[in-house]
Amino acid sequence: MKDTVTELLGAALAALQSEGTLPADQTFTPQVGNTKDKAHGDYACNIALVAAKAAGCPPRQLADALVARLPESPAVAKVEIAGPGFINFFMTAESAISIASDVLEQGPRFGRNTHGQNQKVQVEFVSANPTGPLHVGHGRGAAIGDSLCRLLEANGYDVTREFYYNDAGAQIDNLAKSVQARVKGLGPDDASWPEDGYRGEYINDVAQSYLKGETVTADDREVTGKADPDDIQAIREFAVAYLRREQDLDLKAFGVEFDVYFLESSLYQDGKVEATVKRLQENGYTYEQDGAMWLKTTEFGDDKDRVMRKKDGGYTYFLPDVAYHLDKWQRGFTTVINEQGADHHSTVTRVRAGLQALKADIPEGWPDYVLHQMVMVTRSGQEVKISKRAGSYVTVRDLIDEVGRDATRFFLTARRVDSQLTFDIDLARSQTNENPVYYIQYAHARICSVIRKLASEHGTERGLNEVAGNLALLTLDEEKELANQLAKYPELIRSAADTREPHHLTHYLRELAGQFHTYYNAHKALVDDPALRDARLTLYLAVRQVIANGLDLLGISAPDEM
RNA sequence: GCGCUCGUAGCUCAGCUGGAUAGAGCACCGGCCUUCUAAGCCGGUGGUCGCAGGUUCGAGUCCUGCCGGGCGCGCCA
Repeated sequence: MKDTVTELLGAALAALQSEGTLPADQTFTPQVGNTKDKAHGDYACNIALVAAKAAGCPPRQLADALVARLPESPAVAKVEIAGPGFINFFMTAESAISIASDVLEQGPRFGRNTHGQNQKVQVEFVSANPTGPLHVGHGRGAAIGDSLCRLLEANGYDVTREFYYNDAGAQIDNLAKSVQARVKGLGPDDASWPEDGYRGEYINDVAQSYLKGETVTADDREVTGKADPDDIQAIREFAVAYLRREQDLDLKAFGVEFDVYFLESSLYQDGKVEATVKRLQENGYTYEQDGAMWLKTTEFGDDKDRVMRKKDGGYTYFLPDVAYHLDKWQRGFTTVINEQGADHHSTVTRVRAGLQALKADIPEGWPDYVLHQMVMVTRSGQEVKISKRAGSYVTVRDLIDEVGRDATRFFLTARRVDSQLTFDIDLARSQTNENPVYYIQYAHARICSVIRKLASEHGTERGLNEVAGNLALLTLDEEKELANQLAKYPELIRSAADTREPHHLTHYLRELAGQFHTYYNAHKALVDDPALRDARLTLYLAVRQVIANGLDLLGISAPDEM
């Protein structure tokens, strides 16, 4: 519908250009927007304000000229010029409502497009180290990252979900020592407990499982507990596998699955770390100082140079990071999005600098980053910090157990990524109109209920994607507004993916559900006139389909009854 | 101190990349269930968009400087 308006305006602009009113050597692309106010029609365009200077006449005069040259269209009921020179389009109810049958014909595909042309995109997210259960911050990353992937898929991209984890660094040594201490019967408050050891109760679970000789499977690897308290290598491998399995169970319960698990250790095994060092040296961006090897990241916008090889000969995390990203590039991902917590934002400049120093024809500013801000959890107005499971933080599992997967995912996606998020457990748990998740799901369930009622009391079976009735009878304001809202969905899918802002989806669905509830309460669908009844149900079913499609992109269920 | 980021109604937040009179939800006040699910609907109260400048036809949105919150500033990840 909006495209129709854009085409009409394009034709009018071309006419003015050939007449000489507008310069022919410039291109004018009309921006057609949705109106906030019904008095301004259904769609509005500001092209007359933008192009007034080029035309050398006042905006309203240009608007007049444009309107006079708009081709006739059966979809347009009225065109008005308003304010400083806006052109407002009033569409016919009949043309607006036709979106309902489009929705039902396309079903689950409605809103999807092929814009991505099957281009490969990799999204790396969560990437928690296997040193403990996933916390709320990881949950936010999982919810945002996965919805982003679903959005990109809906736009025709070939998406790879990737999880990178550090199984090689100092933190893993620390994990192994902590588990070993537990294996030997020590607790966090004992004098010989490792310094900075992990104190959570889950460490003891790992230790007990190791002692019992249990077998855990993670990332296609099977590790059996050796029960030997002195074999630190065996403990390390077991602990990593155990915690990876726990994380995977949590992610699965959260509706998130990955295509690739990438191990930091594999970069060493495959010689990619050494190859990266060599390449950086050959390119002349390294130097020795204070017994360490540094990379001149300042040549690429960093505020100081960074150590890449420590005095003790080991590499800092930064170097395998660069090697890892080179590998991503070599795998053919021209678009890579890294979803991380904003507390890691200092790595952005560093990794990009390291990649530039490789001289591998990687574009500046590659890869993309989506950084989410911190999450605070509250209950009864008080901040919650302690979890039985992990000790010092609230876990994803705690939230799923307590508030459920749907509400957790919704709340963690509903805010802009760059604003801090307060997760209110009481609100997320509440089964009232305060809770937007249930509000949206309820709209879906209500529609399903009416369809069931149609069958049980009117004896008419209605397929969920069946277009029926006379849509021309749908002339109410509520019906036209619902249709307009449905028509916005495809462009929302496009823009939310382009800007990497999945939160728009939650707001859209809240609004759609609200409009539906209003309509539902004001006008019955199951009226005596079958032509009107079936037409209204066509609109109902279109709303149901879009809610289902939208919730699916958020990884949230669309229940038939509640 | 430096860097990134946020600041919009009492609370939690949107604001379509610069457009028309700044919007929702919750909370608060008042209405609606012999009628398709009241997990719902209708009406009302509520604002110096942190402050001060600047850019232009037009700024919550862009630029600069302050103020306040968060994060970062390791040979940790």
